[in-house]
Amino acid sequence: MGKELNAIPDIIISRLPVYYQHLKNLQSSSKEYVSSEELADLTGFSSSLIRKDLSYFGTFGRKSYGYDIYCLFQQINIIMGFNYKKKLIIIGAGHLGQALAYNKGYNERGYQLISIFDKNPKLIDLVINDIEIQSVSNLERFLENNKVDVAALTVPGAAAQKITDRLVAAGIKAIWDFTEVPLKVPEDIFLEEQLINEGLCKLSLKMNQKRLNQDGTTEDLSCGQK
Amino acid sequence: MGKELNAIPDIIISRLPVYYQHLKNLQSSSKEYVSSEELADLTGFSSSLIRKDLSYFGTFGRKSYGYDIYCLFQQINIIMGFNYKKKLIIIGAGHLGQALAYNKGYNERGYQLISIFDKNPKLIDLVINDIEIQSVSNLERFLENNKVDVAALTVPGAAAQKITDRLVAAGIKAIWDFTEVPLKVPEDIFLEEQLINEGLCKLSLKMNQKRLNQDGTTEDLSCGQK
DNA sequence: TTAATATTGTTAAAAAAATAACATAACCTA
DNA sequence: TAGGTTATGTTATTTTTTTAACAATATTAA
Ligand SMILES: NC(=O)c1ccc[n+]([C@@H]2O[C@H](COP(=O)([O-])OP(=O)(O)OC[C@H]3O[C@@H](n4cnc5c(N)ncnc54)[C@H](O)[C@@H]3O)[C@@H](O)[C@H]2O)c1
Ligand SMILES: NC(=O)c1ccc[n+]([C@@H]2O[C@H](COP(=O)([O-])OP(=O)(O)OC[C@H]3O[C@@H](n4cnc5c(N)ncnc54)[C@H](O)[C@@H]3O)[C@@H](O)[C@H]2O)c1
Repeated sequence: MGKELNAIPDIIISRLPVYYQHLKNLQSSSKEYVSSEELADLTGFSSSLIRKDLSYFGTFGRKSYGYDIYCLFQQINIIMGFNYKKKLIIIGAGHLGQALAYNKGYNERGYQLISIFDKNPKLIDLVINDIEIQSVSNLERFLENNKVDVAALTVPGAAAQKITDRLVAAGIKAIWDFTEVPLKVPEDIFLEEQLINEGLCKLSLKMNQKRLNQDGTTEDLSCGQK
Repeated sequence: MGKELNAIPDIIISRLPVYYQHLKNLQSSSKEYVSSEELADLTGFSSSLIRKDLSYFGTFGRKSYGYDIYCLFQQINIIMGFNYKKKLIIIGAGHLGQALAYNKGYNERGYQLISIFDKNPKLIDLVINDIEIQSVSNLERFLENNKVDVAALTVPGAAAQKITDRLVAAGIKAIWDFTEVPLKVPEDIFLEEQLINEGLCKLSLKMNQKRLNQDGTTEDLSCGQK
């Protein structure tokens, strides 16, 4: 696809949801302004880094006050495109798919969940959080009649690539993938792998590191080959 | 807490789950070896970076063949501590908590889910995927009698800090947090925020960037202040 | 057995990211 | 209005990360 000229560095993108979350929380405090130093305490990033990140997008702060919380929150919303309305569907109404149907995070980010699809006849026509589950055989027809921006994929791994191919053929441009299989998509499709178990991996690694440091031992990392 | 001497750089840690996932998938292929070039195709990281990452831990490759898939997978398992057994509980048996009870990713990473807690009387004693939901009032007693390594937090945001304080007081050292509120924990507690909606944020931002690039317009990023 | 090929592990160079430093400006107090 | 304080935005510096290059070595084919 090739990076766009004014592409925001990935490393900054990865911090934006963190700023978003804390600014959202600060809304409900009585404070009106927040300094880069306070944001540093909250986020764990250095105040210098925070000022640098924000200055990438513009000049939002006020000398000797800090940043207007409401105002900065609005800016971050605009930068992330949350002010644009986007339609979402979920494919796979199993345990995770159903949980996502109750996710409260859509509206504030500009998303609207408009349908859920499954292939299990027992689930079809079931209503989950006001959304009716429909047969995945309707998928193509539905996509023809409805402008859908993002499809969340919560089918079993074995079905993931086939569904993906159908979604792409039907014109979907962005996929939010929860299956733990690597998907192949054309270059112009946005694919976000949502690795739910990533936190568990990191916790295991950190606990392991701590154990190794306490024991003072080193793992035997050899595998029989010279 | 302070970094340990032989702390693995965060940037490498963040790529380990990706290597893990692809090597796991490669297990079920007929191939025995994989080259850094092939891994680059799969992961999107450069082959040079992959060789560098792996060489941080040891010498696993075989010249002119590449890496023994099974063997490298085992190494990554050891590095991530998946060979150590860990016990997991879930607090909050709502939509997300119940979905996590069906997560198939625990065993392969060395985790065993041993209990689920909720405060809703209607849920207590319900059996989800062979695990009985118990009252959160039993939490302290349970933790006294069972060595629990990680607690997954899937209660509403408003309850999150209180439950966290109870968990910490009861001796839990690692928390896998799904609530979208910033938690305060002592420095020696490992806290992993699992931002489920992160993918949605990134997709929104990317679609927004694409739109801006196509329009050629720039957002008005000002907020009334000079 | 020799030459051609493949692919690692490592070193050197380049690029990106983070930190530190500070000039500047706004605010506050007296 | 002067002097002290606060906190930004930006520049300079340092550190980290990535890429590129390649020597070393195992494998394969001739
Ligand atoms: N449950 C979790 O906590 C969890 C965690 C991490 C990853 N995941 C991944 O998310 C996916 C779903 O997990 P789950 O626990 O909800 O599984 P699940 O089995 O409960 O749900 C899968 C659903 O997909 C439906 N389905 C199957 N094939 C389909 C098709 N071709 N078209 C439409 N629907 C189809 C099934 O009928 C079922 O309802 C899996 O890939 C899993 O690896 C789940
Ligand atoms: N559902 C999603 O897709 C999703 C996505 C992102 C984040 N989250 C977050 O995960 C959390 C749970 O979401 P959910 O959709 O499962 O909500 P939910 O309301 O379905 O479940 C919450 C559960 O926690 C229980 N609970 C409340 N207070 C408790 C306490 N003090 N002790 C023990 N249990 C308690 C409730 O009885 C309920 O069963 C929320 O913080 C939410 O923001 C959910």
